[in-house]
Amino acid sequence: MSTRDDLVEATRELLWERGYGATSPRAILDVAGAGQGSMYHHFRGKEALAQEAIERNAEEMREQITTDLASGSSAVEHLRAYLVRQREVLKGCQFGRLAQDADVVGSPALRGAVEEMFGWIRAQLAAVIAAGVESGEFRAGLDAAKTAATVAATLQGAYVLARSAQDVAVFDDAVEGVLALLTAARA
Amino acid sequence: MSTRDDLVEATRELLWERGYGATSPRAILDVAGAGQGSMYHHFRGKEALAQEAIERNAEEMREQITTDLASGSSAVEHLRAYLVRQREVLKGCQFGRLAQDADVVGSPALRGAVEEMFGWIRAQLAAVIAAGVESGEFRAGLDAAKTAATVAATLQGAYVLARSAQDVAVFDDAVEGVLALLTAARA
DNA sequence: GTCTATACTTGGATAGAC
DNA sequence: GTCTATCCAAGTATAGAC
Repeated sequence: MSTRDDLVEATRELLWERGYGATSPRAILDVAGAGQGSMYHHFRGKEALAQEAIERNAEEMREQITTDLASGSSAVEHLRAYLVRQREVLKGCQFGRLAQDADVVGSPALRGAVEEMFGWIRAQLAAVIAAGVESGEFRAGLDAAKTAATVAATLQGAYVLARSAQDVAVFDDAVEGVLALLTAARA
Repeated sequence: MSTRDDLVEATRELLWERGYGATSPRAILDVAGAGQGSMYHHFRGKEALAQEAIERNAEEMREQITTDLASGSSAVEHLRAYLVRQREVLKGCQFGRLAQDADVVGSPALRGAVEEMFGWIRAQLAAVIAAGVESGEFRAGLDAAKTAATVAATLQGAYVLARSAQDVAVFDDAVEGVLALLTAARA
């Protein structure tokens, strides 16, 4: 691994743990085991480095979600596979955490990356739900886009509630609750 | 208003806008129009001041939610009143934002206040839902605690999604989606 | 009680040697 | 390319005058 890669990996780790605003270049350099100058040689500054770290997170997440949503043999099963997949619940969602960070929202580049990720997720979920309506699994009136937003939101909110309680049980409750509601919405 | 009150109000404002970690004593003093010494005269430091600001937020929110959930004449209407109430969506939830802040989670006092608030909210929602099951409005199998967690989570996640997109439409979609699912879960 | 002054640390970035 | 040294601003807290 190059020093450049070390910097990106260290940043990914710290972004998840501390967020963007609270992650200092010094901390990144410490974790990466690099000296002061390296970061500014490879990147313009903290923001550019974070942008690349976020992009790498996005790639991994897109792969993971694509796999999740292909699992099982019905719309509800696809959604269940996505929702109950093993997660580091108490660390929160890599992207949801960033969306709450004022410094991220204040940076068009960083906020754009987060927005794109969530937009993509909602589109994937909407496609699964629309297919379920199409196939007659869900009742005809179900709005795919809104339901997709609800599923994505429940997951994000479940992280928030679990983090505040430092207890994964709340996360599981919220996820099981929305799955029960989806199951009840079948035709 | 006393200087002490000014400090608490300034802190409430900044906590909402910037979070806890990113809110400096200097910024608080500027907003409150107070000098350096005042804050340390009235409070031990930033954490103690934040604790009082959060407690004041909690009082207001408890009142608001109590009112919301008493509105309308069925469980779904109570929940709808809570969910669609006018909000400053793009600023996020005062408590949800804090739950994502690493410095808050690292402070037992602050995290405890946030946890208590969310616990209270889930209990209120669960009571409304349980009454709906009891009255026969919802189908018998509906789990009140889990569904309450889902409703609370959807709201929190809706804030996250809307903030990342800087667009309230996503918030509305998620909220309408969960209301549609709840409506479909009636007996 | 409130103010100014100050101390020490950290954040973010640059300069310049090797 | 990577390092050490350094700069300036801000964060957090304290001291002491009024």
